[in-house]
Parts: sequence; structure tokens; C-alpha cells
Amino acid sequence: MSKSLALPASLKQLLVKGNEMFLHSISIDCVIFGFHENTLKLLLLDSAKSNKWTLPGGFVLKSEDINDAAYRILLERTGLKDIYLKQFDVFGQPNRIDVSVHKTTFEQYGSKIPKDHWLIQRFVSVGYFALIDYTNYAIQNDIMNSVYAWKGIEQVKNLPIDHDHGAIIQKALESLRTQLAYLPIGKNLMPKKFTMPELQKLYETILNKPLDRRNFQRKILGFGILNKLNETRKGGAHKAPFLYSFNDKKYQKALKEGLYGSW
Amino acid sequence: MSKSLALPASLKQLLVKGNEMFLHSISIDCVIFGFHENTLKLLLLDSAKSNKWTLPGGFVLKSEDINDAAYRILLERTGLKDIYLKQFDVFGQPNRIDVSVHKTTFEQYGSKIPKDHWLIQRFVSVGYFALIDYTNYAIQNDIMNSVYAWKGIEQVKNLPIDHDHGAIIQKALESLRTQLAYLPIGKNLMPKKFTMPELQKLYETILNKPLDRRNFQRKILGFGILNKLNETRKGGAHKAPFLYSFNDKKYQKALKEGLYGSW
DNA sequence: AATCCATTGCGTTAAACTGACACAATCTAA
DNA sequence: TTAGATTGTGTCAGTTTAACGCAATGGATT
Repeated sequence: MSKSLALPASLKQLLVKGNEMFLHSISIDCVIFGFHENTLKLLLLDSAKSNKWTLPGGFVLKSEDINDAAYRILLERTGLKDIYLKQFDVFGQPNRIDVSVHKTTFEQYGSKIPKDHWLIQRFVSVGYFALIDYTNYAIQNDIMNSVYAWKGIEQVKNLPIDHDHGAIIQKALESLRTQLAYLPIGKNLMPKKFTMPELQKLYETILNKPLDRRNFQRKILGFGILNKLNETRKGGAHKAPFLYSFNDKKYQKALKEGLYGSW
Repeated sequence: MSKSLALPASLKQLLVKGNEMFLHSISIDCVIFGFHENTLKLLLLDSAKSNKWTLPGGFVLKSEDINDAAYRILLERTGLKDIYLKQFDVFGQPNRIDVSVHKTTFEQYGSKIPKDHWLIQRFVSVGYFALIDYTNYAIQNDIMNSVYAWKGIEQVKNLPIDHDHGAIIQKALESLRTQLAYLPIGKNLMPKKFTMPELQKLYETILNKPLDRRNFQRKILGFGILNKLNETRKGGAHKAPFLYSFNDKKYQKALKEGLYGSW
């Protein structure tokens, strides 16, 4: 049917040498969150073959720490280094992946996939969620020439999603929501300077419910992780809100110790 | 040096057939918590060869869900089915395991380990923590004839621990501690009937700090997950405390929804 | 058998926190 | 200049929390 195409070198390396380069049976999937125009967004990859959207992911080099692998994959995909990255779950159902995609890839380039090829074995995937500064990111395309795109969290529900990646996204969102309750979040999602209503909007979209403006401000200031700047953001059609930035030292401390002691 | 021993069938199967039976590069380690005599305990395995203690663990069958694998391993090791089991982290440093143990095993049985044997490859391990009812458990010995033993959480700090299992235990404890803040804990650790001071002691050991007796009672009762029974535990040298049991329905509900809404 | 004493059950109080809402100040667009 | 939406600051009642008081209890002591 489809005529045979030229095989890109990088893809060829993956298909042929991946077997020796990477750990078998283990993959990494990244749920990359960004925040823009008051919306929580996800960085997805348009898998041209299946006409579905997938999570960016990758494999672990034979002697690479798995967390390092996740950082490497993120770097390759987004060009970003200062990323908040957190392992949140493991997905290990035996039939979670439809491997026919890879067969199609091979056929597309005029060869047939070996029956025992490492790519069409079962994979247990480790899920990481990443928080990145949208304004600081420039979209790149990946080795398969698939197209990256930011999708609003609401949109995602109506998109066709590959494999079990929909469930992975759902889990990532839940983890993020849980974290919000006892860890500071925002430093990696917001630009350097931001207004209180902007930060509130982030919390509201993650929690999926409206918060009282005045109580939110009191609570978040109470954590002591913000610096109030001596500037306002003019340009909006209304009273100019003050700008804030995160207090790095206190933010890091809160990340370690949590926001509450609870018990 | 050591004379050649007879190879137990089950061990032989693991060494020889494991290659085909199990997923490569992935292992499971279980941190099994119990509670007895007002102490939080860990079920450890005395690795006779290395003279160190290890976590019970195992591998994932080629077409087995990884969570099912964890339950299976737990069942094989403890004979228990009604277990609280939770995946809490992934351990993937390239040199986390000292594989010389396996070489020794082979030599002990008079053969040499193949250089590319699946057991001496690198493993990424998925950590699960389990909560089980100590009073309901009968210790069994494992296929390698190693000896299981319960060790108090305080003791463990001073024991020699294999590989990175010390770090895994530490992480498990932290996860348990975090969970305590927003999920009910105790149903799987306590016997059917228990007193308030006993439950408090569990919380105190997990949190590693003393709690006010009266405030603890109010808080835990406030969750509405306990049934107050019409019995007291006599025999102690003091006023007989009332017995409580968990209200299964409400406990399960709290497990799903969490104890707080926070935001 | 009377008394002792650590422990338990139940309760109080002040301080801190939370949720809901009021009101004046401010910025742009009309 | 004014209108209208939004922000900064504050209040208040209800709830939760931390710290502590006190009488009742049940076995141990004498």
C-alpha cells in the first residue's frame, strides 16, 4: 500500500540498535504540564500513524539511572533543564500497549519487523509528571517527525489517546492534585513574575474548583514562599494587580518539609 | 572451598527457567510492615550468604500485571491475601545491586554462572509497601531456605542491610508517613479489636513523635471510621480501656475519598 | 480489705484557622 | 469624566487545634 520511505538515521538507530542500548521491558512516559493563558496544558505528540495522541516517552540506557533517563528524555524533547520531575506511578498491565504501531513503522520503511524485536515486547512503563514554564519553552519535533502540541486539559478529554495514555494522564493529574495539598507548586509552572489571580487560576484548574480570592491570598501568603514585588501588571482593563515571585530558599525548604505538619 | 550442594528444585527452576518466565530488568521489592507489642515491625529475610538482611522480593511473569505480581509474591511469602499493598517508588540506579551474591549461589551448587545470565543483569526495582496483621501471620521460609524474621523499626537501623534495601525501607516509611496525613491506616495493621492507646501507639511510631492522648482520640473518632465496642480490655494493671474495631464501610470510603478535602 | 497509683474517659479554654462576605481603591474603555 | 470590573484590605462567626484539668477505674500494694 504505502510506498517505501527513506529511514531517518536517528529512527534507524532506535529500531536496530535500541536492542543493545536500552533496558528491555522498561519504558518511561512523561506527562508534561504547562500553564498558559490561565489554562493548564499538556504537551502531547501527534502520532501520525495511529491518528491518536501520545505521551512523549523513551527508554532507559543500559547503565543509566532511571531518573536521569527521565531528565534526559525531557531535555531531548523540550530543551529544558530546570524542570520539576516526579515519578508518580508504574503502569504494568500486560496488554497496555498496542504494538501494531511499530509493525506499521517498519512496513512504512519497507522492512518487516522481526518477531522477537525488542520494541514489540511487553513494556512496563514508569510514569513521570513534569512541570515546566510554558513561556520558556519552544516546541520541537521528535525523531519520528511527529508533531508536538500543547493541549488544554479540558480539550484532552475529547481527544483520541493512544494505548493507556489516557489513564496515565488521569493518574498524573490526581497525583498533582494530591501534591498540591501538602507541597508548594507553581515555581516550575509560572513565569518568574506573576500576579495573585494568575497563581489562583493555576490552583483552580488543578483542583478543578473555584476558590475564594481573598482566602486564597491569605493562605498562600501564609506559606511564606512568595516575594511581593514593587511592581504591578498594568495593561489589563482593571485595577493593576501586584506582581509576585517565588522565594527560592523558602520554596525549596517547603518542598522538603511540606507545607503542613498535620499530625 | 565450599563443597557442592544439591540444588533444590524450586531454586533450580528460578535460576534456569527464570530467563524465559520473567520480565527482564524488572524486579519487585516488598517492605512489609506489621505491628506487635506496640512496635512497628518489618518482615526481613536473612540472606545467609551475605550475612545481611534483605527485603522479600521477586519477579514479574511474562504476561502478568505488575500489581498482580506483587500480590502473588506477598501471598507466596506470607500466605496472606487480605493485604494492603501500595506501589510507592521505583529504584533505578544502575549499580544498586551487588550481583556477586548470585555468583556465590551458583558456585555453592557447583556450577559457574553464565556471563550473560539474566539474574546478574541490572534490575530496576519497583517498591511496594504492605501492611499486614501481625497476629494473623505465620512465618514461612523461602525457596532459598533463608530465614524470615520480624524486626522492630528501631532495630533495623542497626542491622546490616543488603544492597540499597536500607534506602528502600527509608522511602517506604516516608511514604507511609505521608499517607497517614490523608488516608486512614490501621485496618490492615491492627488486630480486629484494639484499644485506643494501641492505635495511638501505631500512629506515634509511624510519625515518630508523641501525640496527646485526648486530642488523638477526638481526632480519630472524628473521622468516623471506628466502632466503639461494648467491651473493655481487662488484665492491664490500670483502668480497662474500651475496645474498638474499624467500620469497614466507612473505612473503605475514607480510603477512596481521603480524610480531608484540604483546599 | 483499704489504699495507692498509673491510666482512661470526658471535658474546658484560649489561640489559630477557615469560609463567607463588605467596602474602598484603581485602572482602562467608553 | 464616568462606568464597570477587578484588586487590596479587612471583618466576623464558626470550626479546629493544642494544651491541660479532673474524676473514675482496675489491678497492685500493704
